[in-house]
Amino acid sequence: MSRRPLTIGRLASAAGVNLETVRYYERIKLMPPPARTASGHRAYEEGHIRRLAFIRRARELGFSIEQIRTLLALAEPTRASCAEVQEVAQTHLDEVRAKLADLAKLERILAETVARCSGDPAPTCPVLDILTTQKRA
Amino acid sequence: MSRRPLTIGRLASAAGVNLETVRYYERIKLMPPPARTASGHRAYEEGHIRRLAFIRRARELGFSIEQIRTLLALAEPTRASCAEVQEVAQTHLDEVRAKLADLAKLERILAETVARCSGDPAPTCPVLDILTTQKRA
DNA sequence: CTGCACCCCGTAGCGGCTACGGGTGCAAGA
DNA sequence: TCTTGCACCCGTAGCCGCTACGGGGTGCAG
Repeated sequence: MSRRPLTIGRLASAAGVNLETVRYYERIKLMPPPARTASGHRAYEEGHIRRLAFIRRARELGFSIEQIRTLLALAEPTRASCAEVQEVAQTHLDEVRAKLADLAKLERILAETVARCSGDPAPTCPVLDILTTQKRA
Repeated sequence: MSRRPLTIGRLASAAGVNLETVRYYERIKLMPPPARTASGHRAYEEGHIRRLAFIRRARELGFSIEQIRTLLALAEPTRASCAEVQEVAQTHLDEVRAKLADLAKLERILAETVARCSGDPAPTCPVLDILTTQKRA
């Protein structure tokens, strides 16, 4: 099948993940320990690529490591319960929406403040004003 | 003037900051080391409250510690250059907008995916599908 | 004078990596 | 055949911005 052994480096680039991150995932037991060659090098299988790629995509979507653990467990048996997966995803979505709202508020305040800047070397500065004055939010 | 000594605890609650955080700010030299009583307790002045409150508001607006160092330096002389302050704030605003865009994209993907969930204990799950399938973003 | 809140300090932990340093293995070119 | 140079091995420390912990000492009110 495979001409060349699936080393950690090849696994990492196949899944689009940093090599050190793969070793980190093994340490925290998110990736299972692979077989070893006689000289101690890690020897992976195809399945590891799929698992690592799953993890990477979940991270890109902002799921936490612990959430990914749950998702991986739920994905494992073929008869996974969509409802449980949905719950994890919904929880994460709620968190994302909360952060989004916070960040949008921030953006508005910053944008308004910066927009008031004259650019002059003036003694009064809207940015410093907002930081110096009692908050009103 | 002040009836009671301005201890770290009173400073912290006056500025709305955790007490441990104040000691942390002192360690990283964001707050200057205050005078000490004979028994070694920290004795602050009014100015410390203003500085700490400035820091807290800047943190609430998402400025990094290093950015705050810069802002504090620029705020110090009365003849601060608004242009330099504006630059720091604009940089931060750009970062906030980038994160906002990322998060909004995330929200959309998650929301669409979760919306497709039937809630049934079905074998196929849109959330797992998106994690298992090659990404398309 | 006792009890308790407050303060002192140093250190370790959080999440999710990333980097470093010092050593071995392995494949391919000269 | 030798050697070059990359890939791999491992443990540990660092990043950010705190927060928590543990084992003490201090100050004030009842």
